[in-house]
Amino acid sequence: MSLLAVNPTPALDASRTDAGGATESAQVRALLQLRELILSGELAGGSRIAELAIVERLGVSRTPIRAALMRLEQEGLLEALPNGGYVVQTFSERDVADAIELRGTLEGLLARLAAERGASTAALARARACLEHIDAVLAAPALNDEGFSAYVACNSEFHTCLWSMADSPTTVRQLERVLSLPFASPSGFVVMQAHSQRARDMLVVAQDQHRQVLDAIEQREGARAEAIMREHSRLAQRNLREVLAGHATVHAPASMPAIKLIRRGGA
Amino acid sequence: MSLLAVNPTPALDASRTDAGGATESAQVRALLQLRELILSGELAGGSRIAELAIVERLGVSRTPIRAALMRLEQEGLLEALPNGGYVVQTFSERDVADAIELRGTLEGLLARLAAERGASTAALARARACLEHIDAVLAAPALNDEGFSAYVACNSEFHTCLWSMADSPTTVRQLERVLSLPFASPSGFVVMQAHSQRARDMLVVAQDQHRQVLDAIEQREGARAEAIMREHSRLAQRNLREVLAGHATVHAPASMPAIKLIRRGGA
DNA sequence: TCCGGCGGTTCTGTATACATTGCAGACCCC
DNA sequence: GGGGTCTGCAATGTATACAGAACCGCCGGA
Repeated sequence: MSLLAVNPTPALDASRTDAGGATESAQVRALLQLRELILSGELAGGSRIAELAIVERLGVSRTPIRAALMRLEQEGLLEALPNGGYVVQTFSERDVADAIELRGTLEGLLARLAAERGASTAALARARACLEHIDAVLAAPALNDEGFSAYVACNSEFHTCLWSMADSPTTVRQLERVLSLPFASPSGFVVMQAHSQRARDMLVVAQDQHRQVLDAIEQREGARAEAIMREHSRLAQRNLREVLAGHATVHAPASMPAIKLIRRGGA
Repeated sequence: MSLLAVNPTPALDASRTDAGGATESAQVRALLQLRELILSGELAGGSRIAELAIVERLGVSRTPIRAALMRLEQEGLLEALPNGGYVVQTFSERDVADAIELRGTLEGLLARLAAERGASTAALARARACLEHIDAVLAAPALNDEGFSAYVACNSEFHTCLWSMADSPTTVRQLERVLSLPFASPSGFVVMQAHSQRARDMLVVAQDQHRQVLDAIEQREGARAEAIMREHSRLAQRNLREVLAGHATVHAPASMPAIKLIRRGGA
């Protein structure tokens, strides 16, 4: 595979009734399956969704499906029609760009708050451990697929660490809302030609930003931390543009979670 | 009355089935009534909410109530318990402060985008009209209650105008999510001793910020526009602190929408 | 006195039947 | 022939019955 896009645990948010592993409630199953159907493009963007159609497709009754549809609407994947029913949302290139910008802004806010309020040494230590893991992964001159997965996992954990440093659950909550859009995730647009040197270089740049933002937080340099996190998100912007403009159509269609929801050339 | 707090149309979001005026669907009625119950403090912060209790209280069946509860959870007023049921969310002073900070950050982002992308002349004209209305209201040396309401309405409209300028529905959507917390609204913490000179002075400051941010947007000065909007939100911060620290407990308990949900002294 | 098992109660989760509303197509009148 | 209305259908909104799970309290035993 020449292109990779990973969005680990896309805001799983089982939240209730589940908490176990295997005994998913019908509602959670419906949610996961529906999201999968949408993200895979099986339910095309713009198409109308009726409850009964989903009922016979998933084999559960309307009640859990209604709940799942409501959640997907709040996630932004569906849009409620004025007189009942939903349509699968589509996203313009700008929408996706805005979502990423939003992510950068909120992560910037969190980084600044962390710097201003001071992060706990425990959180700092955890974050530093993530960085070292990433360093180890990047030690190789080029990355194979498993190295890639490792990067994505560590990257995700680092960002989570960062979020916790500000001790601002309100902000984190909103950020998670933004991330429920499948594009905006910090690891969502790690799309690249996996074995290329250029791919690794981009990760090296990202890792440097990781290091600098952590340093800024430790030094209580709020403005710097904020600026770095904003810029950090623009890596994803660049990747997005590359994917949409370049050879992406050829290589990425299946692996990219929701690329089919992006309407090319649309407003 | 010596203190005023207005939160006009608290994210009404009838969204579906309604659209009329009188023929509210049961779901919408349940949503509005529940929100009212929570915001008025009749359902105390921290107390558990069972569906059946609400059923017999509102006189509609469980289905629309379940929907309403889900929406209130997504709004952040309720928190879902791991094994069913909800509790009324309480907010620490910091939570509220963070919500306002978040509002400022997002409005700052929108203002910057508006400046960078360029706002339509129509939107600019509408915003300017709002400012002139506010000027007219502020012409009086002190405000009576109706002048106050007029200010709140115009202020709200101005902010809405501003949001539309960035042409970024994604961002606006997230902002509206933040505003569903009853504190963060641009007009939410217009709390003051209505007839005092000091009250009017604060509005004068706010109005100056309005004017400057519009100017910045028009001049395509993104950074300036963003900074002003952030600072603008800190007016609300100051009001909040005053309300919580000062004589507010004596004067404001009824009129302030959800002040009872703020746990004083709590972390 | 403390612990553990056990039953009852009460809640949520699910399914389904019923009501109602919006829409489409056809028919009739002008 | 065009427009309006009326009727039938389909899909959502609502109510409720049923099942399963969690919690509480009780009782017996150690």
